[in-house]
Amino acid sequence: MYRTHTCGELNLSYVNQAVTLSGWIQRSRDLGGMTFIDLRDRYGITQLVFNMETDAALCEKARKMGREFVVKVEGSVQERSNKNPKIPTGDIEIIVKSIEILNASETPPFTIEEESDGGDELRMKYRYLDLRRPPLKRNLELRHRMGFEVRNYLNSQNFLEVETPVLIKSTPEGARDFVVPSRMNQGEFYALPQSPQTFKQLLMVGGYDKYFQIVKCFRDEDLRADRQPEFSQIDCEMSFVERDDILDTFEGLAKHLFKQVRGLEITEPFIKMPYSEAIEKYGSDKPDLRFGMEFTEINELVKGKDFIVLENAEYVGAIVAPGCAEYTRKQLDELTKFVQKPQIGAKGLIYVKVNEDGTFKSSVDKFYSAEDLTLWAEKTNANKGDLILVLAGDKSSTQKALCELRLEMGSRLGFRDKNKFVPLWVVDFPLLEWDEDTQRFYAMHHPFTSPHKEDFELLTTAPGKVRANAYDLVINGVEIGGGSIRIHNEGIQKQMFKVLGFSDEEAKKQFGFLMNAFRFGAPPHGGIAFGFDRLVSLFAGEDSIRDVIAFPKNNSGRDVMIDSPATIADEQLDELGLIIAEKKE
RNA sequence: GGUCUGGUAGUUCAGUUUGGUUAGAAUGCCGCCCUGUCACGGCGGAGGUCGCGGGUUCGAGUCCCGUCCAGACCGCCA
Repeated sequence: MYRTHTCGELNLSYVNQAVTLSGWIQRSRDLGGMTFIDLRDRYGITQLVFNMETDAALCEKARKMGREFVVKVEGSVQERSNKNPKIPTGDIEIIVKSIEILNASETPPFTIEEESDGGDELRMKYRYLDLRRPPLKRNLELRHRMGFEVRNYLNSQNFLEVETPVLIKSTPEGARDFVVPSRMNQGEFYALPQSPQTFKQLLMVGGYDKYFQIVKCFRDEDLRADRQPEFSQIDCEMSFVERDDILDTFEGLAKHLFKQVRGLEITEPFIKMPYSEAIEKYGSDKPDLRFGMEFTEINELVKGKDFIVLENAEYVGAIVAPGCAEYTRKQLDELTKFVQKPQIGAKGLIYVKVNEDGTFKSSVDKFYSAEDLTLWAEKTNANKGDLILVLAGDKSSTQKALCELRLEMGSRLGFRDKNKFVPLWVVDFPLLEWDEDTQRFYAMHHPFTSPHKEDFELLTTAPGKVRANAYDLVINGVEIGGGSIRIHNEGIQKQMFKVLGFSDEEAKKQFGFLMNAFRFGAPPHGGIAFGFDRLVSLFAGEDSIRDVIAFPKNNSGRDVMIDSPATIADEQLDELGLIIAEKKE
């Protein structure tokens, strides 16, 4: 028998019991006359003690064992004379009678402790060692518990978990597909699903009115801290529902998770904010509402004063940084540099300090009098001691830049507390986006999203103005989930494809199976999908979803541990009928 | 596809701005000492293709060009 107990459970109530433990050697402390070893497993750490006086040979044997050796020990539990209050097993230790090496270990390339000395790349290469560390263990345990509670809640609401295929068909819209060549059908390819979208709609046609699945999805796009090529979604769909039925159901899921996993009781309903309002107030469709600092448009206050920059600007927007009037020249220069970064792209930053004595100090004193600036302060609700920050330019890019500046100030002022959660629904997204390059509309969500009922007419006359019956769940500025009421009417779906520039033939080829299904009594339906990795990383307080995935890929989509992707043998290529083109010089 | 940051002992970093003797620190590793440690402590030791290639120079970790790798972001992500 390898063990009678784990390394995390023994305490004073076990004193004098004979126990067998197995685990990894975390560290040993050789004091000359005696030796202590910390033995670690998934459950905790237990101290082993060896004494030269009692058994010199055994003590010498224990000293030869290095970090990460896997050992089995037999011994008895005794109360410590010096207790360690930092660990749950700190009151006891094991007087070891025998120790057996189950497997030796090379010296690990980094320390396997709460705070490792290893860098990201190294820890990725030896991910199995990194997984032994408490932070990753906690994250994977959290992920498990969240998946469990998702299933718990949805099961209680009568949802049925149904698996959908992974080898499916490529579609031209949206993200790039990962593609799998078919051996039996040479020259043809499967695609891995970007989401089970069409299948869950077919399940609705199949009569399974409440479906969910925690499912891997795949997108062949460039990676980010919050984007992996394969990721997990909580994918859901319901029949005979309107928008608010879905929002209520999944607001319930979110609240259930907050309560069960974080112990947070959220009683008030989530804010519902139209897309247009989110853009006007925060310059983003996923605003972080942990703090205010809403935008104020001050176009009409700045004109007619011969300040060309503002005179010619389509949009002049301001935010108020509370208590920042004391900012130094250096700090303001930093902020200016920040907004001028190419990724943000503002030309410059205008500031107005609202001093405690009621005077103003601004970067535009030449053009605006104290009376002018008083109006600015009134309009933006700036108080004494505050700092007004103003960006100007064309509307949409200025809003974007102001959004970045707002988030930066929020961080600097400590408003973005990882233990505070402010969820909201962003609703009424535009149905379509115009693309200048290809001169056509694209579905903002996907081509099966239903337009707002009252905007049906506009679909033929002004497609760009049509609002979608679509919604996102945003928590702390992170897009956690999104969904829509779907089109269940063949006519409207055809109209939609037409607006998107699909010919009848193309639509039939790509989505004929769905259109066919809709002819046989498709119920009204809609759904939502949550980014499970993002949700877990949000709950874990991690910045990257890599930290909540057991075996993630790096920035270039590589798994540096197994070294994938990799070339395949010529025989495999032959079987698949594939020839690799010579690389262009 | 683009922008930025980084690459120096096993590991994490300093040194690069201003080129110049033997490239440092911490930690890990090895050896010796130590009977109540728990980040044990003390003494000693080993350990370097300064990512790679080219260039400038009497001389390059340091300057220039190219390239590879990693990370963050923009584009992209219905």
